[in-house]
Amino acid sequence: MAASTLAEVAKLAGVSPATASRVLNGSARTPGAGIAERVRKAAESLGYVPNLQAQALAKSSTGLIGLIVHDIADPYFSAIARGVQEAAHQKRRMVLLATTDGTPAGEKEAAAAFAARRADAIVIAGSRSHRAEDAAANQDLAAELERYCRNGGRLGVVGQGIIGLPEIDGYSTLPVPNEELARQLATELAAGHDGPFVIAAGPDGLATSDERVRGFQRGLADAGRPAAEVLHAAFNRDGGFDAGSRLAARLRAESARPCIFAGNDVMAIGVAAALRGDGLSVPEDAALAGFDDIEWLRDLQPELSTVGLPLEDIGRQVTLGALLDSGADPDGAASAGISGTVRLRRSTARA
Amino acid sequence: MAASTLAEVAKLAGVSPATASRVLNGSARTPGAGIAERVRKAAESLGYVPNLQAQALAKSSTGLIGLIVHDIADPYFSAIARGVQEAAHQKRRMVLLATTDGTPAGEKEAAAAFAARRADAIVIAGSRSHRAEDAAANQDLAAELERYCRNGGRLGVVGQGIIGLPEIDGYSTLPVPNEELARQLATELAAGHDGPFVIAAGPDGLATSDERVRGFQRGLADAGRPAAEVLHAAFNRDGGFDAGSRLAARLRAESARPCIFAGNDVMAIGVAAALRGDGLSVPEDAALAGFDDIEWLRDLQPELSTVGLPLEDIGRQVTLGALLDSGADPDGAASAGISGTVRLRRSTARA
DNA sequence: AGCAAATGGGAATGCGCTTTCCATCAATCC
DNA sequence: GGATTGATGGAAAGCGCATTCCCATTTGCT
Repeated sequence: MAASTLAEVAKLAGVSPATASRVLNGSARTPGAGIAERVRKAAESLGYVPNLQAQALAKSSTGLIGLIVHDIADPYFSAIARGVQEAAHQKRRMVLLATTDGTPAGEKEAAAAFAARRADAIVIAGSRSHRAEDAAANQDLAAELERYCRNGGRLGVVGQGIIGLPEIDGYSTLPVPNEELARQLATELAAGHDGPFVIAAGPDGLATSDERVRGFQRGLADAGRPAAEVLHAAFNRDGGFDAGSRLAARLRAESARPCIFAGNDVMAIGVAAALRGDGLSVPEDAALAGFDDIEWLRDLQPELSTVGLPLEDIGRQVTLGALLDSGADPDGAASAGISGTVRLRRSTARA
Repeated sequence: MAASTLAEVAKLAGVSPATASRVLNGSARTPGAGIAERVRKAAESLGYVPNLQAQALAKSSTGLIGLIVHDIADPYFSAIARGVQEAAHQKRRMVLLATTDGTPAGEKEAAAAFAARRADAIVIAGSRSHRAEDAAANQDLAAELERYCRNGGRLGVVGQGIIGLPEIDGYSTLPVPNEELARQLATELAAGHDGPFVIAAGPDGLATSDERVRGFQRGLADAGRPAAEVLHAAFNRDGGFDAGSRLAARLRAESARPCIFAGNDVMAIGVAAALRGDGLSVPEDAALAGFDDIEWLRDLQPELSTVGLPLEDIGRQVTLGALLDSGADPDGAASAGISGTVRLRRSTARA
């Protein structure tokens, strides 16, 4: 009942396994037309399906790309995943998925699993964490990845590099200018908003969030504005809701109309929901901006001011970059780096 | 530079590969404590990472689950993917991802790739297509999957069964009561809406869409209402926008306030955007309902009336179901089947 | 015609691991 | 005390395939 093998096909066609292999899978040498036809026919009649596992073992290249994300249902990650998938398909590879809930320990586990499967490349899309409690796991992760790269694996990371991982062959990072973009956002917002600024950020130590906060504060400083108060919460919708709730209570007490910068779009959604739940509305009672410009959130009302990031492209580029022949430095292709765009919409319109 | 092998570990530990295998990978037989310790130490010092490909080849079980979706960035699919991923993790498997853009041809290709990799199970989440132009591809798909199952593969499908695939060992379907839920939705909407109904559906022949349309119409009929006009468009946000645009033109001409049922939530988003672009608003100028209750869209304004589907659970159950030991019928676990809930919100409030 | 060079196919080896099947040795029994 | 278990480690045979040699033909040339 098991699938038929190359050997069976060869026998049926009356040739050697070597020949069968040569005709069925693209080899440098192509057997004669007559033989090829016989083999193909035999394969067809047996319903032969080549065993890629065995192929991989024989030629030590699996055609697998491991993708590590925090949560595949988060639109930020699923957009990147789409890009990765596209690039993988283009390069005739399959993508292997792992989710980590954002813990370095989970990333380490996933990396180990990918290494064990001898994935040709690993792509990591989640944010780094500088939190003290993650230090040990970060070290494990770095060690695991270093070994992976030393063994010939290729690694592409979105945004910041892996903490503690030295520059090593096969390891590449796709920088995302979070800080600079957040600075630009702050600059533009400062020009149109007189009140105070508040930041609904992710956990302290989450690199992506930290970068955005830092950039935003710098933008405010450049504009001669006082630093924004920073509220820390989970880096997702619920975290935003949480921060929004805390904020709402104060908003009704204070008179100033603040401008809230949420660390990412889904947090912004949460903030908006919390405010609305408290009878406050955007942009009347508070201006609100996010980050990422998530596709599904563009139809939200009021339209969310945010920073557009080419997420799909990020996924594509980091994958292609990782797959690049180890040879020359990655100045090939249109790897002009990632850039984003500040998009001011109604959620930060003047009251 | 290549990764070290079991044989190397064995040699370093001064034991046979067999023994090394037994201690490093869970075997029925466990070597003595002293030996085990030596082997473990050797593995550690060599940075040994077992080659799962080779393992898979040797014991003919890959620990892989293939997941086929239309588009991983679509929140409907990414929610299901999360469930699949969870179940896979729980069962110590990894998930292999493939996207198809909704064509049976793409699904066939993906299924073939998974079969070639000898995935333990394949999970298909996309909708079937009954379109005439897809008939040939459907047949190919069914043939591919039938062969896969015959060779011992396991297959789980969300919603409708694969067209042309006979009941066969290893093949299971997780029914989703689209029709019944759509009927309920229509019933409830009919009770609160006096005007005409319009359906913004997916392409004619797309099973999921067809089921929902059919159920909705039946609900209307049961309530003694005339059948709704059906507008066909792509089964995504842009399709909704398209349908919405066509509708908007007429709305301003006609006087009646219609209730629009979009085939899924993202289509509903598109419809809403189109209407808004034409200066029409929901629910004042038209009531609007969707289907799926996508998590990210719950914070939309006005809140969308829809049918809640436990997407993550669907992913989990179909995966677990597919993985089930071929033995007894799946009456184990809490596989009580999938059910949904009609959730009326402000988008269909009385004008 | 005679030889070198290409060409086309097969035998054999190995990829890294699991898993019988043996051989060994100590513990146990009558 | 010798025979019988039972446990334990090793040898070897695959798992399904790619690939390197190697040999027998052809082909091309002088």
